[in-house]
Amino acid sequence: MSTQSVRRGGTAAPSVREPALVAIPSMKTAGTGPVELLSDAQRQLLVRSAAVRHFPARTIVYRADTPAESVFVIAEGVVKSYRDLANGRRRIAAFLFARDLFGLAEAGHYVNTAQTITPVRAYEIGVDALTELFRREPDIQLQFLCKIVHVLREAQQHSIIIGRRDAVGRLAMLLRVLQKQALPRGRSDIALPMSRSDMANYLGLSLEAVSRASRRLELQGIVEFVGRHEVRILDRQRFAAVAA
Amino acid sequence: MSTQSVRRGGTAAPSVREPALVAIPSMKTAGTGPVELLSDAQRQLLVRSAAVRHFPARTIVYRADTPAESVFVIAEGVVKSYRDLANGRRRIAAFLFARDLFGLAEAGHYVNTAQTITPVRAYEIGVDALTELFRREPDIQLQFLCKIVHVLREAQQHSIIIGRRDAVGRLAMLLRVLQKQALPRGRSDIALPMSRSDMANYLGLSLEAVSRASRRLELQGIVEFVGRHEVRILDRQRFAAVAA
DNA sequence: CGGACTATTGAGACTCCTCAACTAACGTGG
DNA sequence: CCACGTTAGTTGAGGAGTCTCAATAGTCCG
Repeated sequence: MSTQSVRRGGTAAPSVREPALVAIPSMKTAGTGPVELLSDAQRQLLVRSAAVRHFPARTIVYRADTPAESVFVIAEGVVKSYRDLANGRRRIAAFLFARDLFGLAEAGHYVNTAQTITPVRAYEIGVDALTELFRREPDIQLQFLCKIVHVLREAQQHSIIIGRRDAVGRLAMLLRVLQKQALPRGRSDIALPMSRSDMANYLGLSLEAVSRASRRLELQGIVEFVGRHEVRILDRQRFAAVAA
Repeated sequence: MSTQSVRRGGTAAPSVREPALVAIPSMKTAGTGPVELLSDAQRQLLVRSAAVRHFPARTIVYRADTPAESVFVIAEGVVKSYRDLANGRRRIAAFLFARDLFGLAEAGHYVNTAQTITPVRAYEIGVDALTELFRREPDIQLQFLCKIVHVLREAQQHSIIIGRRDAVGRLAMLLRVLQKQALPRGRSDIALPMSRSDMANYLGLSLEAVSRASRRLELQGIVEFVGRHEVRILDRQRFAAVAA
């Protein structure tokens, strides 16, 4: 994975394993976990309409309310999708990881602002090219539809998180969401690529409340913070209890 | 399950104007309001795969975690989509109105419970038939994709509502959402088909908090409640201010 | 090593939740 | 038509929790 220049796919695709899309499919009944949606052939078709892009950390990919020309599929890295409210608060709608999709528009404009948290490698696909591809390849479109349904479920889960009253419970639920992304590190160690402030904006809490909730989880021996960007779960039992 | 009259479409379609789907499309730039997504020809194709169903008020259409066999498009009436949490609370994910879509599944099972609030007339479409139709008619699939993206935006908006701290502001935002459905009654009168308890479960508030917030809005002369199921906005200026 | 940013900790104010009692509305059956 | 019971909604008082403001400590980067 050492291709760094921005080049058109098609002639020398970096890998047939990208771009990848992951979700829990609507229809299937075999297995309940997330699976890869696209076939090799579908990925190859997508690569032909896509460009590989590299973004440094903290780069704004696009701003809310600007004309939407592309959608993005993350190959590597972490992105936050947020919106600044009238009262000065910032609401993070979602954290996005590898094999996630972002950049869906409304009335031709982006609704959220997308900003990288880590360095990001992503596939950019023009909306016109994608729409055309959807018409030619209904199966690809169906996989995108499944992905978006899955994103919708995550958004509903997010509103359940925000609806909770206790900060500790909310934080635990966020950690559980991040845990699913942290498979490479093992089941007990969870990577926290984002800042405490980002976590607060996602959870609908103040920065201080996140800090205090972290401390409480640690004092109770449920988790252990290793630096600012990693957590280890010590007591799975009680962790599941507070996250329930 | 209370089954009412179930008749096949196709032979005697009630109208070519149904089933209808409304959303703010992703791609278009002309106009920012919601529009009808389907063409007459597309509706006719859908009707062939659909059955018209009638549900009395308070009927459970399907329960969460049961096998998902159909999706529904509302022709008339109001539905709530909710989920009961472990702590005994109930979280309403969305209120659904005419030309809305519901019944999208995950891993072959419904994620929420759907229950009618008023009597409902809806088109039921089997998932297999719909998937097959999507393959044959990519344009229909594209319209469904647009609709689901729009639903996703509404879910994000919902989490913004729940994230607010003040009950009055949350209630005002719900009223604004319902206002968009209340066009037949005019711009100042808003229909409230659901109970206060439903509103509380949607807003993440207690029933009492909704009651008090209603009272406050009324005492301040911003709105006027006409019976239990109707509101009239008296001061648009201040109403917009609290909902902002 | 210095500086700016991020994060932690503490004290008081504010808001909503819980519990409880009361009132109103609705539907049923006599 | 009315009485009744059930459900839905209102109002009040006290407690739990987070937010705000403020100051301190820690971290990252040049």
